Amino acid sequence: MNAGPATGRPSTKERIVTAGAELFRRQGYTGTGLKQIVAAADAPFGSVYHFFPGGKEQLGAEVVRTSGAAYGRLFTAAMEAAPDPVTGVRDFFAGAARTLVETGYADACPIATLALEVASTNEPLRQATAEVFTGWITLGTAAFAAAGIGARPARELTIVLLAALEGAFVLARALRSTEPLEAAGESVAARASALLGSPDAGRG
Amino acid sequence: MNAGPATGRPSTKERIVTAGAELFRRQGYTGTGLKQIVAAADAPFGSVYHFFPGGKEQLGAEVVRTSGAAYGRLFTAAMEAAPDPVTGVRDFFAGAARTLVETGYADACPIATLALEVASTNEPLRQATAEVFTGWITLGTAAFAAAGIGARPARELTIVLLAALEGAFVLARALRSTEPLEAAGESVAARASALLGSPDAGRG
DNA sequence: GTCTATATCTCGATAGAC
DNA sequence: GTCTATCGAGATATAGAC
Repeated sequence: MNAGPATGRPSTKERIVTAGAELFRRQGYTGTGLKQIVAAADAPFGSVYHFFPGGKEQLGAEVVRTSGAAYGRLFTAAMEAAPDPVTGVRDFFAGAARTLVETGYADACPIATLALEVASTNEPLRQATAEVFTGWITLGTAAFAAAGIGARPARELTIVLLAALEGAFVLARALRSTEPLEAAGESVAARASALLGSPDAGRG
Repeated sequence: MNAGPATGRPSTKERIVTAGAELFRRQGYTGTGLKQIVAAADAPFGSVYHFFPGGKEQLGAEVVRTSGAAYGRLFTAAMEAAPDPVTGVRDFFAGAARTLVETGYADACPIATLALEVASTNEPLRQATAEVFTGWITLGTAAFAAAGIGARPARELTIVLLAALEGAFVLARALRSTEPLEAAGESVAARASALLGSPDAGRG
């Protein structure tokens, strides 16, 4: 029932979700054990099944939803802080690159590794990742539409943005280089600029 | 020593690598057991350690290299079969979408799931994936350069292509939709077309 | 509710018969 | 070189004391 106080140590459940999110993101779902999660969360093993009777799968679903929503807010914040959508896109990719370098190329997309692992093996978790991606598409489409791009090209631009970002993360983590993020970010910014600069294309 | 005859049943080693490639691609590296691999390959368990003394990690590295090279040849073949690079890009994305649907959204990139899993957890395998991606970048850069695009924009276009493809795979498998591949493919084709259509941009 | 101990299973890896 | 049996470790999950 306790949603956690505004200050002080987070609740046991919150610590488990946070630790799970970090470990799933870096090591994947099957590559992370529940024992490792409770150790990182400084929580007793039984707490996992107390808060998540559905076990690892239920914890995974909650982690996907929680970190997916947080990452969506990060995108929205970047777009709202920027003077225009093109700058917003550039800032978002630049911020992602900065985080990647600062974490030793560990922290990229919070759910991508898990998403690929479960896509063909765990239907409930696959659905959780699909809901997060769908939410991001809705979010981005709304942001670009608010900037004057038509609904259909705004959706297509968002999907291209997400694909370029996710793929750049794959390449960047493997190559240990930010070059893919820079190239992908420029590519998406250019496309956004074209859609904003030519209202006819933006309506197409 | 036996490299395998031109016809007949593939060698035990070949069957293990093939089965490993399919399972790692669909379920990931940590999510696939050696016992599952030898069962799929119809091989005895001990054969894994006979052919791969380094165990699972050595098998993983060989799978990454083998399937990475095969996928590179697939890209080259698509580009060579097409009348121009823009058509080649469209055909390649369309073929990827077709394969994805035919396999129930299982077979996308042969190494992406493993690449994300090992990027922060297994340095030898991370290097193997990096070598494959580097090889693909070299391959694509050469193909676009041969079509008349300058070396630097050809490299950037290749990286954008790979990022868009990999990210579209992530979204497509999670959403069970080919929309991301279509949007990403069109986006990359448009960029390739722009670089080919304006030699000045192509030289920049 | 919190936490410990344990049951059951599967993992990667090895030893050794044939 | 092929194949089986088994090892110890670690996985998820559960039972039950406190």
